[in-house]
Amino acid sequence: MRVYDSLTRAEREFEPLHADHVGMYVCGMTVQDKPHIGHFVPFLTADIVRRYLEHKGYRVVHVQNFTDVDDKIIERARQEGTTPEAVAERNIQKYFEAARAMNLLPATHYPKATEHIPEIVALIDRLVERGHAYAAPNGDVYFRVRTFSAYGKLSGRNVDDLMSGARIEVGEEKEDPLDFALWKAAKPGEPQWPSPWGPGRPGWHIECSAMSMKYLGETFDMHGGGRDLIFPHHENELAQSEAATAKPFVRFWIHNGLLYTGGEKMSKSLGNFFLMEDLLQHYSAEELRFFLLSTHFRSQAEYSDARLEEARAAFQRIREAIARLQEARRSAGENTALVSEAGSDLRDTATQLQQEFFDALEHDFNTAAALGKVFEVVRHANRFVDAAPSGRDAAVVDAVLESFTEMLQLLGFFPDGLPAGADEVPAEVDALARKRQEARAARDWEAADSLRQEILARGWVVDDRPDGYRVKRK
RNA sequence: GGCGGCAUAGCCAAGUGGUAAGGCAACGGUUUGCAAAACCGUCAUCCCCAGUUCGAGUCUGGGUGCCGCCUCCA
Repeated sequence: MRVYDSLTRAEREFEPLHADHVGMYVCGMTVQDKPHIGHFVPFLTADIVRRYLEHKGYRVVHVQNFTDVDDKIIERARQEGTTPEAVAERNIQKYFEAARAMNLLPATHYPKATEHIPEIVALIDRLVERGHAYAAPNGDVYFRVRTFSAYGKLSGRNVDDLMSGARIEVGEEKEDPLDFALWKAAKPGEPQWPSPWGPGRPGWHIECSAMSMKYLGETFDMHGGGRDLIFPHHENELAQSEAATAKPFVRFWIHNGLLYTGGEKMSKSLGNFFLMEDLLQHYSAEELRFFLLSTHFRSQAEYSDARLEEARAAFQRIREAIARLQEARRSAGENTALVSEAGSDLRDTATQLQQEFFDALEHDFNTAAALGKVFEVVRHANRFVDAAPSGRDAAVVDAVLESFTEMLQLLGFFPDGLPAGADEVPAEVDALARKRQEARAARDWEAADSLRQEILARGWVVDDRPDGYRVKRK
């Protein structure tokens, strides 16, 4: 299994640190607001990594945090006249609603910053003891960047270049402009916790170090998040972690490309984001998942309605192929022994393509390539169904359906199994369809067409077929 | 200015030095009372220049054009 690591800027063979499990930490949301689709790129990436690792037999300890105290949450609470806790809790619930809808596997742990203050304080204390951090007179504690000689190795910067952009905010008492806050002294009316340096709250970066090390150990396998977190967040996280432990922090840094829209990065500050709860009104979780997986996670993808419509059309092709196979299966009966030449060809091709599907995921979780293989199976299956519509090759059809199930479920589609071929048609609609069929038999096209309109008005579509008709959901 | 990324058909997009996956659209066909849907088929030599190599979309150097990070951001 080959995995690209942002730190070394190369891919290499993945071997877990521990024989019995893989440790994976994903930077979660700062819960100042509801989740948008951009947030779900790293979460979905982690979901795929998780599923693939489990498919390979690994146990994954999957940690995804919530940053539930920071300037923006405090500000939001102030505007709304509520508490930061209430803002955070509300948005955490929104996250879980969207995550469930999207069929994301639940993480092993969802640590919150506010519930890990002792661990955070202990880690800061360790840094102070080692001389990597210092308390300023105002009660802030800063990381002394120049004591960590490897600073900049993740984002590819050197401290001297950074100097030009670095600045000291009003009220900060840093020794060096590059230093960053580990602990922020309490301000009136803000959430605060006691510490050896006085009351205050954690800085942004330190929580991820404290919490990841708590649940995964001082060195762990994979750390994920958006590319935009590389600097300063992950650079700082790495620095303070390795400064504290003198051990390598993360073995594989997995950064996803950002989602764009209208040619611009989708972001909170630009206000051009699409909320998950809104998108889920218009598109199915499957369609959204398909859209996100049809681009490699490290590339930047462009979100637009047109892209989503394409995803819908493409995914529909897969659903249709499955439905056709299911129909073929029903007509094939129980004669599983008979296998035609076309059937055995299909079976061989499907087996081969499924192997190529796994190979694609084996190579840096290439879901886009993997989906390409699914479509190749679709085409071969369709050809087969076209060529042999009579009841034959039940065993082959079963095998291909099983193959679709394995591939699609590994990508997180159809958690409850493949969709049943035929929808439950309401008696009323069924009666209309029957009447229409009678009208057609009587060559009364006008009546047939108006009945079709009535059925359509009830949300169903009739397809005429050589052997009759089929009613399906619009 | 510093650091990094990207450039593949009308659009999206994969590509691990060995002769360009897949999807959408379009077009042709099958099917149909008409239609829709569906299915099948057709559809590129990879931004430019030079180099390395038996062989380059893939590697190297030089251009050009986009984009990101350097401030909160998934």
